Amino acid sequence: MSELTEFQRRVLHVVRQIPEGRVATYGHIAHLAGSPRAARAVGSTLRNAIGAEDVPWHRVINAQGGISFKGDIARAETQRRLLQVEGLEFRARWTFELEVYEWTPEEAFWSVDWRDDELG
DNA sequence: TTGTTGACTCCCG
DNA sequence: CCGGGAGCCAACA
Repeated sequence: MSELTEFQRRVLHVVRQIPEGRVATYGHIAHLAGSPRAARAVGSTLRNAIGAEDVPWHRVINAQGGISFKGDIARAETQRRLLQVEGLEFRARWTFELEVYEWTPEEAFWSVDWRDDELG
């Protein structure tokens, strides 16, 4: 059994709330976990979380709207496949329209998409 | 225990 | 638009 830090527990808690077919950036997760500058640590936390069934690690991507990987292309391929299965359409091999799929917990407070009416 | 590295991001030149 | 550096928190040697 491994010990998790407060930060890591918060990260996993937030990630578990990302809905299917939606994504959130490392930076956003870090922010929600209480350490806005710790985007990097979010990555290492998720790395250790691969395999944990209740943690949708693949729904966390970089600020440019793409899949991050250094060397481990196998993991990246898996992540891309999982996202595609959830309905996400890529515009390039590793990138997609972040504005279309990005999720923010704030929206959970709204049962409908109010933005269309708002802008008229 | 200390130093380095990493699924990152933001800020400057 | 691109490259460098700082900031953050863990993992690892």
